This record gives sequence, structure tokens and C-alpha cells, in this order.
Amino acid sequence: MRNTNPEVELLQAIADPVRLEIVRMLAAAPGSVCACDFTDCCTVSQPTVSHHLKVLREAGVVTTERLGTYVYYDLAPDFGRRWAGIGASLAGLVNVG
Amino acid sequence: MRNTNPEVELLQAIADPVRLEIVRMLAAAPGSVCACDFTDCCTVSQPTVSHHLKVLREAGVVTTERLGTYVYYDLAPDFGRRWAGIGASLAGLVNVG
DNA sequence: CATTTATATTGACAGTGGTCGATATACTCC
DNA sequence: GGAGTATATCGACCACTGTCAATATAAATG
Repeated sequence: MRNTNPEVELLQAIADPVRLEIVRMLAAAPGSVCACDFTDCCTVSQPTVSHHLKVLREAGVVTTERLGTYVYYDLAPDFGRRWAGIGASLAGLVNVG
Repeated sequence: MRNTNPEVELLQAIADPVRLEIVRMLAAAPGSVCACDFTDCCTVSQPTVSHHLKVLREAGVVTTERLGTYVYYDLAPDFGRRWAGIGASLAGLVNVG
């Protein structure tokens, strides 16, 4: 089934152990996180990390910025709002910050 | 990768168009919903609906109760709390609903 | 018990997705 | 330009998943 629903796409993006861990690292970090930090922490290879980052990028979960050789990742600014929107449609949950 | 994380399991359970629609119907309904209602609404066959309900059941998203020939589904009582827990680890979101 | 209806299971198939090794690209520095 | 480093892409492999037709199970009813 081809997925064209952005909410399903967001859920699928974070419904993976590696990607959920990446998003949590981003949520916990005060600023951007270098891609190399994900390669260091995760148990998968560098190409696999790059693949997961691409999935998150295409789902609009993260944003990227290149600084020299390094690429820095951050949570997309509307991620919290999108997450809360899904929660509101599921159980009346809302975001209070 | 074998999935042993209950949070990932919950996210994977609802990261499907049919299952997300089922959960939304359950969240919107005042009480339990008969399995036949999902078969009527969804565009997939009865065995496929039954398969999706099984996935939701095994992920602890829904509970079931048999009444005669019919089986009634409901959201699991801790679903909202589990969802909010994931949100809290992702963006500091909490449940106020 | 036979029939009917609701739900679940099985078996098979096609498509998707996570993984890695090899390679390519982008950038810095000498 | 050449070497070194960081990240992305490619190609292949295998496991998993969504789907349906066919069948099985469960319950009510005649």
C-alpha cells in the first residue's frame, strides 16, 4: 500500500528503533546534532544511519544544515505540532509544551 | 530487526493507514465498536481487517470482548498514557486531555 | 444436527524496508 | 591538484508486512 498520508508517514518515520533513538537524541539535545554522533551511538553502520536520516528528512521530521564537512540535524520546527495533532485525533491529547 | 521495544511496537501498530483509521474510530466512538463496523468502513477485505485488529491487540492498543457472535473492540485503558509517554520523550509533550 | 452469520486462521504472493559493503560525492587542508 | 575525512548513494540480500481467497472456528437459531 503506497503511503500518501502525511500523518501515517510521520508515524512510520519514527516507528523504528534506530530512528526513534535519533529523534530522542535530537529532542534531548539543546541544539543541533552532528550526523557523526548518530554513527557513533547507534549499532548500525554509517550507510544505515544515513538511510534513516534520509527517511526522517523526507518525512519532515528533521531539518539539516551543512557546515563544512559536517552535517547537523535538528528536529523540524513543526514536529511537536504535528505530533500533537495526531494525538488530538487519537485520544484528545494536546500539547502544553 | 526484531522489535522488542513496546514503544516502537505501539508506534508501528498505528503507523498504518487502515489501523490508524481503526484507532480513530475507536477514539471517536462513545463506547465499544463491533468488528463488523471496521469491515464495513474500510476498503480492505474481512480477513485483512481481522489481521489489523490482531496487530493492534498484540501491541496492547485495543481490548476485545466477545458478546455472542459479535466481537467488540475498545481502546486499551492505558493507551493515552503510553502515547503521552512517548510524546514526553520526544518533545516534552504531556497529556492534558 | 444442519444452517447461517460473524470472526479468525492459513497459505501464498507481491511489495516494502532495514541492512551492509562498495563506491561516490562534498569539503578541508596541505 | 592530491590526500584525508564526513556524508550520501548504489546494489544486493533477506526478513517482514499487507493483501486476498479459501478455510476454519464460534455462536445463535431452526
